[in-house]
Amino acid sequence: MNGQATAWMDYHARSSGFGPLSIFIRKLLNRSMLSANDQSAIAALPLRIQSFRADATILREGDRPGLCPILLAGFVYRYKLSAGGGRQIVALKMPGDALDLQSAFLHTADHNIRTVTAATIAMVPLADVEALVQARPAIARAALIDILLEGSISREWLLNIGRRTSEQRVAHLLCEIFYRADEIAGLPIADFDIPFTQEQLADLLGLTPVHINRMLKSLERAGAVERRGRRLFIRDLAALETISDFSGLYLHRSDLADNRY
Amino acid sequence: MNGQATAWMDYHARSSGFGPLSIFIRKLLNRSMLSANDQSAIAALPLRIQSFRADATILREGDRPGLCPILLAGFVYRYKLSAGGGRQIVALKMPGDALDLQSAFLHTADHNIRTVTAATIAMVPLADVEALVQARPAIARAALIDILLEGSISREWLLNIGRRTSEQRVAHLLCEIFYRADEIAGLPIADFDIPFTQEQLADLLGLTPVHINRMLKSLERAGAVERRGRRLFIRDLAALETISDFSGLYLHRSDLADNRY
DNA sequence: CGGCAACTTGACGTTGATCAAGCCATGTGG
DNA sequence: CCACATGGCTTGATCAACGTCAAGTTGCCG
Repeated sequence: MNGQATAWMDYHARSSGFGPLSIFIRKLLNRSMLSANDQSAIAALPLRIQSFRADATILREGDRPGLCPILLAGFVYRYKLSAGGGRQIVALKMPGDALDLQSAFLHTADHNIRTVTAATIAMVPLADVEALVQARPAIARAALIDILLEGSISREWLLNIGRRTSEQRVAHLLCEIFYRADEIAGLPIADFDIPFTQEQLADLLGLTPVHINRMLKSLERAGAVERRGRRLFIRDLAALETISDFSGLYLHRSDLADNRY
Repeated sequence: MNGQATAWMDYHARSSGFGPLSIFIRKLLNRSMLSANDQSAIAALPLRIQSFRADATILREGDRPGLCPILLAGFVYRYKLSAGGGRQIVALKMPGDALDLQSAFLHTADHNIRTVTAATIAMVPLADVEALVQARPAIARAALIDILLEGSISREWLLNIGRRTSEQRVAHLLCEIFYRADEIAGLPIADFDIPFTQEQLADLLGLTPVHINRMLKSLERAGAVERRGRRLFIRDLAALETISDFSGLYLHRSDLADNRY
């Protein structure tokens, strides 16, 4: 397990101002306008901070949760299992993401959520979240944008898994991870350490660990990535983008501007 | 092209009561409570009815649409292209579905939308949709549930494409298509004609047309499916479910009850 | 009846899975 | 600080699943 939190992952935990949920608020502000009052209202949500170890289960398929977990630090993923025991990771969540905005509306969880690394999570009662979004349309809008963005990423993953070669898939995923992490942490790319084991990369991409290993080797030969010890770094982002046919459109980064104007 | 509309697809066009958007309202009612006033408000939306031929483009990646299309009859899909020209269908939409609830919030379309069959679509100005959901929280909630459900289906597709064998994939897709169509049409399964060419099935599943052909033959040998002429019918749904490890949980059909109670 | 698109089938090639063995990094307890 | 245990990484050999190419055939509509 690669579960130790590397430096960049805690980057944002430092810069606060609205208490533990600061990072969540900042993430929403990336794509939505929120008034000072809206921000305070979020910060005032009742919550319980909970720590998880690496490889811990947060939500199980079939659960009917009463709490809305918000990820403050660490990495977490959604996954599903097939009958044969195959595991597919269907979404990746980073610090600042709400992990289950869905259960207020679709009551039964349709997937599992698990930690990659050690993680800190704020648990907010669903009822309070519901009251908040009812009282404050701007927050409801921001949450919806978050949901829509996750949908867009799912679609890109379908293209990635369905139609790209394994080397392209790996390269594409690395690009996405970098750009998404960059949005919250803005760390120099040379220090950016991809926090996944090869087995997890395999589950993210619908491949086998063995094959991931070979593709990483191939990407390293191409000078696109570098492996030091057990760690994986991006060495040439442009090369990764070329290899994988990456276009950042699906991350809707331009909507930052749009929603603020 | 298999683009002719078969009998069952127009099934619901008949039973109206709220004008052209009746089918949309009925679909929302499947998983949400809407008052008589809410329903009338939807029915009163200004709209332009537009007809499309099979294989027509409705929305292109990069567009910034000002209209919200609602599918009244026919089939439509979302798709993305990879650099190599590979096409991946990332979602399938059936009569009664809103095709683009997203553009009010993420302004640039991140995928294309195209008709499978001839289709009838109601075009509603985005501004009117926005005003409606702002004025009527119950409608906003119903739309959100629709968006979340599409997300759940995407996740199941990721599992399907990433971790199941090609025969399972085909069987799984056929199950999903049947259950979703059943929700709007409720036609006897023996008459239920799957409205896709083998090439389209291939794009839906990240496979090649040739391989789809072989898998259909295999499913036919197993008695799960029947082909008459160029048409495809489900003969043994239970067999398809067994083969594909299908569980309907992700379609959240139980939330019908939950949201009405 | 002619033309076209969709379907079918076979031969062959490639990608990525599977199986298996060994290696290396990291953390732990003596 | 070293010995060892453990989990993750690496590598090779083999194989099955699926893709590719190509040449028909069939159903369908004008």
